[in-house]
Parts: sequence; C-alpha cells; structure tokens
Amino acid sequence: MTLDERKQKVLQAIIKDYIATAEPVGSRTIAKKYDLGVSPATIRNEMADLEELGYIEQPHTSAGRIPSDRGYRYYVDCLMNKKIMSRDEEKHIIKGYQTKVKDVGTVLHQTNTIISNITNYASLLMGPQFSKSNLRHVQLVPLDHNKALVIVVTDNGMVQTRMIDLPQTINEEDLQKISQVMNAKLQGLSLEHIKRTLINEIYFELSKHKHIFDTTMEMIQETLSLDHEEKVYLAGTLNILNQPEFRDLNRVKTLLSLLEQDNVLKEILNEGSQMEEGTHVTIGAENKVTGLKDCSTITATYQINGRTVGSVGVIGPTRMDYEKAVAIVEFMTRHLSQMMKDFYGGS
Amino acid sequence: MTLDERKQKVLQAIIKDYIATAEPVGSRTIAKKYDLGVSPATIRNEMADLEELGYIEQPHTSAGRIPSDRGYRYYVDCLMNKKIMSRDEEKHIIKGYQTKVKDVGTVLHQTNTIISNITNYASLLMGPQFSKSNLRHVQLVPLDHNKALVIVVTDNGMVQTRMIDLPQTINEEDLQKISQVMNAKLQGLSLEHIKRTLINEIYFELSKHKHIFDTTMEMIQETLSLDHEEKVYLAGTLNILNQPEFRDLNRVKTLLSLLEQDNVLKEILNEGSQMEEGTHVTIGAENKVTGLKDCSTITATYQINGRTVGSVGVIGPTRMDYEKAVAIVEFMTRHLSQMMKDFYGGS
DNA sequence: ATTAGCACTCGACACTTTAGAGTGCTAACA
DNA sequence: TGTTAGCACTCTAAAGTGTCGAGTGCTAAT
Repeated sequence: MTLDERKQKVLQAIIKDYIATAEPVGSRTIAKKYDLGVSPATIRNEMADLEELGYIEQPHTSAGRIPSDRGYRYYVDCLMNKKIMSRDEEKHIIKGYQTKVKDVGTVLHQTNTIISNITNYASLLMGPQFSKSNLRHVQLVPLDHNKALVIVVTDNGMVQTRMIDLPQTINEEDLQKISQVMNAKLQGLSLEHIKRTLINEIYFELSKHKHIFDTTMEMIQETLSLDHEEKVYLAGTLNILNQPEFRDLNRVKTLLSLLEQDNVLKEILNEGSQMEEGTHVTIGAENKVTGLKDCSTITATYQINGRTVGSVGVIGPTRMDYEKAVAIVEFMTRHLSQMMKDFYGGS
Repeated sequence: MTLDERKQKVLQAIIKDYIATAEPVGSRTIAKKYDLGVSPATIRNEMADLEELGYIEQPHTSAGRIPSDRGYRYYVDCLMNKKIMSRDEEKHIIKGYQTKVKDVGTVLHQTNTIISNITNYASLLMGPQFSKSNLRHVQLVPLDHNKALVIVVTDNGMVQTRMIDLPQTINEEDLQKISQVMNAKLQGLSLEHIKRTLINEIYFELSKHKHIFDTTMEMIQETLSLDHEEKVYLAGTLNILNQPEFRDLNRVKTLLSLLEQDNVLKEILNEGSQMEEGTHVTIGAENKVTGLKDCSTITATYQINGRTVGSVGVIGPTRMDYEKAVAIVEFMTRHLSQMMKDFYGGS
C-alpha cells in the first residue's frame, strides 16, 4: 500500500503536529505550519482520502484529524527519518551515569533510569537470565557445623548465594570434595542444563559417599534450579502522568497496575523482540496485552560479546515521539552492550 | 485538653462517619445514624464548639464538618478503642503467605504486600540493616588467577558478595590466610565497627606481607563499607488511587513521586518510630515530609530475637481507618518478628 | 439546657447559550 | 482535470444561568 507523495506529506504533517501538540489537527493548521504549497481546501480533500484509507480518523465532526494505528505504522515504516544522535547529545546522556559504577545491577538500573528520563516515557529493562548463563564457579562455604553457603558464580558475573543446612555427618573436607567435583564436572555448562542433569552428572563420582551427600546434593540441586528469574527494571512510570492522554484517572490506574506486574513487563519485552537483534516498534492495538491497546512500545536487545542477553523497552502513548524514542533506545542498547563488554573484559 | 463526654461522642461520630463516607458530615446525619439521644440542633451547638476548639472544620459554609488533624489526633489518642483481631482474621491473613518461603527477602516482600492488600493503603517495610548486623563469616573465594569473590555473611543471615581484582603476586594460600585472619579478628563485630577499623585491626597481623596485601585489603575494606543500605520494600501504592481524596491527578503525581524516592521512604519510617518499639501514628501536618501533609502514617518496628532490626509503615490519607490500620500493623509486626525468629532458629 | 423553626449561604448540577474550529460541498477558475 | 474560495453546517468546549438541597447559625419557646 503506497501513497502518492502529497498524501505522504500530509500524513507526515498530521502525525508530526499531533505528536507535538496532542490536539486533533485541521487542514488549516497544516496549510499554515507546513509548507505544502496548496490551500487548506486541497488538503481537506487529501485528508478525506486518507481517512477513507484508514490512516487517520476524526474524533468528532467538528474536530481535526488524528492518526490511527495504521497511520502511525505507515509513519514508522516509511515516513520517519531515523535520527542519529550528535556527539554532544551522546556525551550529555553518558554524563547521566554516576561515575562510580559498582556492579552490573547498578549499571542496568541506571541505564533504565536514564532512558526513562530522556525519553520522558516509562522504561523497562530486562537483565541477563541467570539460567541461560554458564557456570563459572560453585563453592560450598562452611559457616558452622550445620550450616553452609552455596555460592554460584556465572560467566557473566552474576552471583547467587543460598544458605543450606548440613547433615551432622558431613565434614569440611567432604564439602571441599563436593565443590571440587562439581567444578570439575560442571564448569562451563549452562545452568539450565545443569538444572536438569546435576544428579546424573556427579552421581558416579560421589556414589561411594552417596548416603552422606544425598541430602546435601539435593539442597544444592535446588539452589541451582531456583527460579532466579531474570530481573526486570522499571523506571519513569510517572512520566505517563505528563501525557495528556492520561488525564483520566482510570486509565492511569489500569496502566500503572499493569506495569506493577512483572510478568506483563516480560511479555511486553518479549513480544516485540524475541531476543533477536534490532529495534521493534509495536503500535497501539498491535499490542497483545489488553490495556495497552492505546500505548506503543519500542523494544531492542543488548548483547554481551555478541550474545543477546537482555532487552530494553520504552512504553508511551500511541502518540509517541517515535523518531526520538527509537534513536534513544538504539543508542542506549548500543552503549549498554559496550559497557557490559567493558565490564566482563573479553572473557 | 479534655472534652466533656457528649463532645467526645459527637467528635467520634463525625470522625467515624467521615472515615466511612469521605463526605463532610452534618448535624442531621449524626442525629440520625448515631444514637446520641439529642436533636440535630444540640449537636450543631456542640459542633460549633468543637470547631472553635479546632477539632473539626468546615470546608465551606453550607457543608458539614470534617475532622482536622487535631481532631484525628484526639481520636487516635483518646477515643479509638484498639481492636484486636480474631483468630479467624489472623488465620485468614496468614493464609496470604505463599507457603514455600525461600529467603528473608521473600518473607519481607510478602509481608509488605499483604499489609498493603488488607489495609488498602500503601505499605512500606524496611529490611534489616546490613551495617548494623554483626559479622558471622567472611571469605575470599578465588575464581581464577586474577579474580576473587568476597563473601560477607552476617549473623542475621544476610549475604553480600562482590567480585574483586587480585594483584598478580597473590596466591591462593594468601587468600586463605587473609580469610582466616579476618574471621579470627572480626567475627562477631558489627559491620559498622568493622568499616571504621578494618585496616587497623589486622594491619599488624598481616604487616609482614603488607606490600602484597595492600590493594587487596583495600578492596575488601571497600566491600565491607559499601553502602549496602537497608532495602525498603514498597507495595500497594496504587491503593491510594481508590481514595476519593486522590481524585486529583496532581496530588497523585506528587505523592507517587515521593514514594518513588527511597530516602523519603526511609525518612517516613524513621520519623515515627526511631527504632523504638511500639506503634506510632503520624497525622497530616505532623508529617515532616512536605507533600505528605495530608497523609497519615502508621509505623512500627519488628524484632529478631528481641533486637529491633527493621520497621513497617502504612501510608494513607489523613482520613484513614486508624483502628483497622493500627490493628493490622501491630499484628503483622508481631507475626513478622515471629517468622524471623523461626528463620534464624535461636542462634 | 434543649429544641423547633426559620432565614440564609453556598456548592452541585442541569440546562442554555455562544464562540470558534473544522468540515464537506459546490461552483468558479487555470 | 486538479485546485481553490466561499459558505452552510456540525459539533464541542466554555461560559453563563437557574434551581435544588444540604447544612448552618440564630432566635425564641419550652
């Protein structure tokens, strides 16, 4: 479906103006503000056509037109010229990071906050998945005669700990032994894989002491398989209160309630970019989550050393500044990937 | 300042009715609904007195009266009869906990959510402070030749980890040695104390190897002193959207913005109960946080084996159901203390 | 001291009016 | 044939108007 050049220009003008003003835009406004070289009357005709084609719609008879989902889609796909950020802008954004960055969690958190700040929309960010990482090191640290700490370190720097009870019969050497065997057997394997096979993998090695280790092994197994679900960061939810389309309390409530639910956030992030690279824009009713039918989302993924490990998203009203938001999301994911790389060196 | 019995009854009636209906209450209503045995006219006179004394106020001439902060204060201090929960209610609340409780964090989180659900206000909960706990165990776990993990375990079961870079010159035995010395010297001391004195405490012990350990020790020092600030849980913020006093978007925005700031939450929790036991009610303008002048907070602390380690709070409009909220907060802190005790056994 | 009665105040709400923005259609024009 | 000016028409938002009713304070009677 392609539009002749003037229709495109009119559509573009409508969308740009509506994004900027949030007011239905009339033929007169376009003729005045956007130099198309034709009179309002002509534009009116074009608009009637565009409406018939479904790209724009009229809230009521005596109002101007507003873009429909379809209109936005056309805009995003064909009309929008991708902005690239100037060095200055990039510098300014990067300055938003607090210099002393301590750990991955902080980096992700800050990145997310920055995105929400500069876009002025709500922003979400999904951290690396524990279970998809590979085991780097596992160790049992005895605390006293009946308690020990299981420590699991992944190759991308995540650490999980858990306290376990020990049977009376086990001693420090045994723990040392278990740690050794597990590291020897399991290092480098994905946690997802380990989850399924832990017992089998080391059953043999430890079988002679099986009666002692049994419960301990079970505990460790459990620790490894605990749903250390990927964490989802959320920031800037209140930005939506600045949007005129959310002047209605009920809408606000619906949306904020949705954003409180982790599984919804994950759905949003997964919907667009199924962990494939590239930026994905979901507009209005394209959204699968009910209650988000008048919102748009922009999602993209970030990588650690080329491997996609998480994703980033922005949620705003359908009347979103797509140009700006896309540019920001793309820059930030690029930058985040870079930071992650720096973090983990090259290993 | 004491009121005669009838004034008390009138004030009580006004407050109860206003809490229930959120409408200014008139003399007629009181005469009808609350059986004081006198006519509206008499009540009007009493109300005029109460207004002069500052316990109630009139939004505008032709409206009923609403309680002032002072009125609520009097109610909370003198008029309110403390509810105690029935066994049934308690059982019902406890059922809200998901049975499989894995760790302290989850317990706190769930507790907080439950509080917000049953009060229908926003609820906050401050976890145990890392820096006020005592060191139980510290250990360096070598990951590879130039990275190690510092693990700090406190007596109340909190674990913090951090990855550090190692100088080339250090070997596994050295790490072992450091761990040993640190445990010997520091176990049982408060982290706050350790923060200030780590270097001094073990300087001597390790001084012969000082040149090797220097940077490592610095890293460890830093890990221990890292602001592992107490975590603040927040739940049910959207409950305030149900309150008729928050039908105004700006108010909602102001309040929600406040609640997004961790330091504000901490201030709220610390303001009332300076870690002393007992329930504390802060009403309206008594609140130090600007922007919370039309809210009330109820705070209380919880204990682990008798030692106060954290606090719980509820935030709602001044027109809060104090009776119910206080009862819930008191029960929940008691219950939480119990759970914490179970968690850490008796040690 | 209490109460009934009454005049008065004021916000809530429904209704009307008005202004203005924007449209679609038609007829004239290049 | 595409473009344009002109015009009647539609519809909303905002401002103005009138009425209703809740609630009060005061006064005089009990």
